Amino acid sequence: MGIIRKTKSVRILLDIFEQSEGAQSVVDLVSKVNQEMNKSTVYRILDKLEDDGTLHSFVDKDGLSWYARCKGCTPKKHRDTHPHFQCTGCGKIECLPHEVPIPTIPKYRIKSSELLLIGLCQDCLS
Amino acid sequence: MGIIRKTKSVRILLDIFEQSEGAQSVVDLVSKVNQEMNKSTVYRILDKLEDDGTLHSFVDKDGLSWYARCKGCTPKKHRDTHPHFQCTGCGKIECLPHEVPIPTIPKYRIKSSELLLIGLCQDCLS
DNA sequence: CTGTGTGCAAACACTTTGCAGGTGT
DNA sequence: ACACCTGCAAAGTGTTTGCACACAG
Repeated sequence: MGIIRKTKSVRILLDIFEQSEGAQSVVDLVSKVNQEMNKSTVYRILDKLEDDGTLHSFVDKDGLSWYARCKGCTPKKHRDTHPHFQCTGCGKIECLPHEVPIPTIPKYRIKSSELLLIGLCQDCLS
Repeated sequence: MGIIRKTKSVRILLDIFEQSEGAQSVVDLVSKVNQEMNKSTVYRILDKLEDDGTLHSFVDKDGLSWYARCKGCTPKKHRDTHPHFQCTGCGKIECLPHEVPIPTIPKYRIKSSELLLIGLCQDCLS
């Protein structure tokens, strides 16, 4: 828990999310900021920003971690039910606006869901 | 590609899938059969059985690989659109019977989808 | 016999951790 | 001042690969 200090490293990472629409893979982030901070720092800050409700994380089809800005997430309710789209051409992932209805299962308690759509984006279809 | 030979190792792995309903994590499989075969062999066989259409694979919320028996998958169409349910109590994953409608996105081509539901199963709710 | 399959060890890729020292409030 | 943050190096974990040998068809 604890409050997040607005350190230089935190600001750099938040700026990246501000300046780009899509989700960011941790691997890309680490190499993108490797001049400015250590990879451990990246992992630790992302973790805190997720606790904080500023970001949400998910795993792609290859098992890699991604983060994106939350639109309406709070520390109590992290995950939207919006799907993510991963392009097999360029590899990017986008948060989609759709709200996905979560199936109910008798006698089970569903807490969250992750819907990953895989295919080709508009650019890669050309 | 190529034909899968019915070796002893292949039979052992297929038996495990036959004798249990749920999905199997690769990590569990590796340790379950570590007397009978090497972990590389496990990875290689699972990979072929997926090409073959016998199994389908997916990634869980922690980025770990899981495999399950396909019911109606072929080498051309691997992935059903059925969701998987992961229990945060006992960790098991089940294939759910529901067919999930895949959202369409204008100008995008969706090839497959993965819906992971996370929560507590009946046993872990008690 | 020939093409596959397998064991082993090493390499790989991503992530986490411990600790000493630095920084924000 | 004190709690928190960071860099570094090392270890942890899951997965892949190269190669020599073994086996199935």
